[in-house]
Amino acid sequence: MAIADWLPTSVRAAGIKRALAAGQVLFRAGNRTEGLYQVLSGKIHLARVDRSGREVLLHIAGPDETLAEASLFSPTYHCDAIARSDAVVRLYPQAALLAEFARHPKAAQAFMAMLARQVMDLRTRLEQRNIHSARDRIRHYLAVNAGADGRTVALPGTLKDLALELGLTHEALYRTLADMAADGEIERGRGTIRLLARSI
Amino acid sequence: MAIADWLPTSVRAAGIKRALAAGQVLFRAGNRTEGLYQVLSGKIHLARVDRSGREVLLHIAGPDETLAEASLFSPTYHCDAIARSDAVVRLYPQAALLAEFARHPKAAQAFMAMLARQVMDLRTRLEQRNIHSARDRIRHYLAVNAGADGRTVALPGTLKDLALELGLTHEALYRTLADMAADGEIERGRGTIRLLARSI
DNA sequence: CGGCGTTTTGAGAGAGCTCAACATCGGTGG
DNA sequence: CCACCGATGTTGAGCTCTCTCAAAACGCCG
Repeated sequence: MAIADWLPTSVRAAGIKRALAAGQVLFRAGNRTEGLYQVLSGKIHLARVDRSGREVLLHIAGPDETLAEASLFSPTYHCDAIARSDAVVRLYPQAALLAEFARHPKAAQAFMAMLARQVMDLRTRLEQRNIHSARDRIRHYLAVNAGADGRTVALPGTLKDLALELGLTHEALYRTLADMAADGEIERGRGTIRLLARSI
Repeated sequence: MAIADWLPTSVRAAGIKRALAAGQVLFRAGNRTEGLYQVLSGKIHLARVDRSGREVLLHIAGPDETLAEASLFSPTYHCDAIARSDAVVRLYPQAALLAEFARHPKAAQAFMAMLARQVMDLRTRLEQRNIHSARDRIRHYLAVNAGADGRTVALPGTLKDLALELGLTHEALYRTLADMAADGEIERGRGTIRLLARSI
């Protein structure tokens, strides 16, 4: 899913790095599209401003994510992008990408594959949010993200980050994890969780 | 986002219709990929079976949705697809699609654009689920889905369907909508909701 | 008219959120 | 080497909000 996986080096070299201060605007809805951005560090808020002037948050893009994919195929951006912390992004010009796709179907396919995978992942995460119980939601996450052995899950970041991804408060996550460990359902190592017994 | 928007008629004609009875398996993880499916009617569950034999739901695909997009670029399916009601699907063979993409960059771009739009929509819906208050979640939905005038929202289906999409029980949705109408924040017509005042 | 699904309202309980305090760990500088 | 500091991790208690279960009104269609 990393950008290096599908972007040919020729295009990657054409990327333009840009540093943003917290609060700085990357683009506004209606601006002419320049291309695809990749977030290198920091957080970029994608938002729309509604009639009453309130900001409606659409997405928060973090390191390694791309943003404005859809804008690649549109003449203007459809939302605002604002740095919510100091951030660094890289711009891949629209023309270079589209030309690359037209010339090399393999590149196009790789891009499609990445988008398709993102769609799957997002749908899975959305499905997860339909689970109300904290415990079951964690179970779902562990089952979906289990490694090759089907029992060990590597945690990508801190538990706080995980709580955010799961849509739980970090307190609820800590508590439930502790309960599950006490019940012998999981075993916690540093950076990993191992599923032990089947429950129910 | 409908399939007709990006699929050339030549390929669309090559689609193979298939009827499924409730409970019938469309494909299993590990099967060789045949192509991209479009759901015409009914509901298809995409799920994975975890180590302890429990089914982990990844997504429920309804009418007009496509499924197994990522499998287009993979030799085997990575999850099970099972009809959870009587259903009809249409299969677009992998080879035909990929050949079309290689031959006509425009078709490939249209497909990418559709995927990119789906990614955006899904990210927006995921962001919405981070809002805990029912009222604020509804506000977010209304703001995001407001029509051209920025104040009128057309409801796609029943309120029950909307409740499902919002991740609320239908009771909670009804109640909150009634409260918002009583407070003069919205006005309800049949099939539409109109935003009235700005609130706090 | 009768049946089915949607819409609506009621009451109660439970689960996670909020606020709060504290422990722990890793890095930083005196 | 140790004190300090910030962020992460952990536990406690209370409360609000939504979910759950229940029942009834409404609208649509045969």
